[in-house]
Amino acid sequence: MGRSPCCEKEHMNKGAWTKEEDERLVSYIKSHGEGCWRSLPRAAGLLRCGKSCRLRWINYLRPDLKRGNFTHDEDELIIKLHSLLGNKWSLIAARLPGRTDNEIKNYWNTHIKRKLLSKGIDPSTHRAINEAKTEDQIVKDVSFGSKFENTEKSVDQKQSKKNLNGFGCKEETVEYYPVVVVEEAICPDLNLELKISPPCQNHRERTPPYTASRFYMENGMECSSETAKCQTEDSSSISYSSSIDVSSSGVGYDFLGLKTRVLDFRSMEMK
DNA sequence: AAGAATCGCAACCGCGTACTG
DNA sequence: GCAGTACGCGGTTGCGATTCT
Repeated sequence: MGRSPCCEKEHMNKGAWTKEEDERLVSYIKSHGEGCWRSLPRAAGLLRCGKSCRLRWINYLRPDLKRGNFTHDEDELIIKLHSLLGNKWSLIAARLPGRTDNEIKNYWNTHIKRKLLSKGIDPSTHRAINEAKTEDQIVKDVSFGSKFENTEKSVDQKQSKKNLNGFGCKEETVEYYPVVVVEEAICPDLNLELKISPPCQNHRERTPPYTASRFYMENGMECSSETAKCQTEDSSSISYSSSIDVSSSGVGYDFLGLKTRVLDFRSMEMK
């Protein structure tokens, strides 16, 4: 299927944004909100394509962006999330309040990759570089620092926990995909083997498309099928927000050093 | 001081996918 | 079910800033 260009390329500005363009975009979005990116440039009086406006807003102009250097905790978190998710920058960014996927991607490529390589870790596989690789080898011997191995938690670590518990994400309805179970995960060294299972019996009663996604993890605790399987509560009453189940039970898993047992992955792809 | 090399990041491009009629 | 459209994502590029020689 042919695809038309996202916008008329002629008579469009390209390259770096000027201050005036920024002001126009910010002012338009403040008064009208984010809407149809295709029609926004014309409405806002900008000679840019909608894509360009969207990118500029998301990556640079959004008021909730956290500028400045990444903290050590953010580094650790990015590395661990990358080990689980790969180059799913948007998913990783969703766990780092105030950071954009583009920012994290750039940071990964310019800093973290190098850092891991200097430690003898392959940044793409998170395995030791000289480690013999086999198809079915389970990753379990790459640690991302001793910090999380201590039973005494540092202030930073506590802060990190806090950040992830809340996720810093807005409440929102999310898509529900078949359950993804991480089995045999042993934190602080994460087992990166992901197992994908079809929706469990209880959930089969829901008609697709499902309306949430779940990612079960454990920390050396039994993550039995009982745990991982769909809970028996009425599906209509389940909150599929980012705060799901984090504090509702005394049984919490310490994923990434965080007291949580469930993460919802908004668009875990089943490729 | 100046040119070359490298770095860092904003922005672009193309593709996949959801949505709509 | 299909085609067209719009959006979002990840990979890549371009270029100014910084460091090195």
